[in-house]
Amino acid sequence: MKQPFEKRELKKKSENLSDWYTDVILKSELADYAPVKGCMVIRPYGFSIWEKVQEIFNGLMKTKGVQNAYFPLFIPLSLLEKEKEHVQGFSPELAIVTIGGREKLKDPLVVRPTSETIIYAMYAKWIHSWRDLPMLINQWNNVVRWEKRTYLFLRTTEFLWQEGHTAHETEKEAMEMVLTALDWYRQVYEDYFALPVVYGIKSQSEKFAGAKATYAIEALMPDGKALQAATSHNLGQNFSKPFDIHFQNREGKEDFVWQTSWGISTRSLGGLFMAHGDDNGLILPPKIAPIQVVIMPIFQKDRESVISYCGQLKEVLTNGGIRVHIDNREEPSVGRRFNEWEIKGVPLRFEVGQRETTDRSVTVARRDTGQKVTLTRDQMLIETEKLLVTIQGQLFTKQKEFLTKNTHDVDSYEGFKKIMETSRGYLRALWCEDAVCEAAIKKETKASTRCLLLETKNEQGACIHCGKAATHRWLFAQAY
RNA sequence: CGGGGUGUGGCGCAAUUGGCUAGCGCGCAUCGUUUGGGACGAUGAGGUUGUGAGUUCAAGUCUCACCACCCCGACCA
Repeated sequence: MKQPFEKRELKKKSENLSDWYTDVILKSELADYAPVKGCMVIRPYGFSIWEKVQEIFNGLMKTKGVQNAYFPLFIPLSLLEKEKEHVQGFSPELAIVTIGGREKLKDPLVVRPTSETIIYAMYAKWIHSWRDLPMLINQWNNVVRWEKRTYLFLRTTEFLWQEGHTAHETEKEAMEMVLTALDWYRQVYEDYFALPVVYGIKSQSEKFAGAKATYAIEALMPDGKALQAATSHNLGQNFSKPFDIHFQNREGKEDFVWQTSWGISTRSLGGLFMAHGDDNGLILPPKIAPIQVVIMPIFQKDRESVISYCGQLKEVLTNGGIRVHIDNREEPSVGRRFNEWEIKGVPLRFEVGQRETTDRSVTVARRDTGQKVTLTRDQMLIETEKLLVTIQGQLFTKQKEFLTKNTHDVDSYEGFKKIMETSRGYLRALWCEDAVCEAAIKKETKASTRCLLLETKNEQGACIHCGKAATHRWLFAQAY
């Protein structure tokens, strides 16, 4: 379909992804820069999407009995230092409070970069018996990581997330939890965000500081860079030992609990916004869109009948479970209002003027394709439901095709470098699993290991970089 | 944190070799006429030029520091 106008006020996604990304987030009123370095304000439109994520994820967690709770923002530095690898990993990006109420603190307080330590200090107090297990707790909160270079949603100094923390009797049970959480994240991305993901295990150098193993899901962005979309960690007994979280097992013996932690942050929204969308603005998948249908009265002589007809349409849709907004502003004029809602990515626009009011019909325009159809009032609800499902499906399919097209098996380092210099994307290559080699590849090509896909089979061959023996094909990409 | 760039009403821009009351378009407000893809008229509000010092009779314009943003790098699961 023709796009009759170019968005005058919006930079083009087709020309410069990062300019477009920043521009569209500000202009669609998802977020704004805050008067604090590296921080942003999530505005109501953006926050309503985050609330959707919370609703979805709370539903998923409930299936396994995970409960929400809240732990303090401050963590005594001494507590954080109990797990050596953990504090080392996080120390470069900590914000630390050294003064409180004008007095210098004896034990400085860390503004949490993640809450393992403070939560596990409590677990040690609460867990005594196998009957106390599993302990399945989640919190929705903010964390602070002092990043040098920030980017709206994708990397901000303070961000919102959920962090799930579980303790189990056995490693097997913990491992099941790790994979369950990972699959929940996959569902959020694939079923709601319409973003296909890959998932697997992180290399030693990329894993969470203090974890035994980290699993992650990764999404591919339009510029061929990969976004670490969510992570799930098998903590083993790495924390339960220093934090002394022990219990009497079913045989009456003392043991330390097996733990997991997992999180998805507001970064995920950045991926959502960046992946979909075009030169005209955002395109929100219907299942995550705060507004699925915007009804746009077009005023002529008989305003009252148009407005009242729009109200009737809204009622039918709302009763059908569809999220609707009526834009009955008189200003600005129609074209401008159309454009506003396009930038905001609302999946469907209902145009209702004198014609529709008289005919008892509605003209429906799709945000993703620009196509318009006319529906009668009687078929409206069912057809709208169908359209929303179709749009959701087509957005996913489009992303899936992009993912497939940009995933390459490579067997020569020359070929590897060439792809990284052009289209980027995912590269599946044999790697010796030596961290030195991994670092060299990153330095030379910007590609780092993203993960070892869970379904990857053994394969004998030579490392793409050093030629030493390799047994698995790892997934490489430039990371966001 | 290093290299480069930018900074003038909300946005985009202008302002001669340092010189007079810092202009213009869009947007915004009020009223009226309008409304099927970015309406029109009238009236009006809004800046002391990112911040702070300095040089000068005189600074948007020159100097220094700082800040913010953008690009590149380092860093960052």
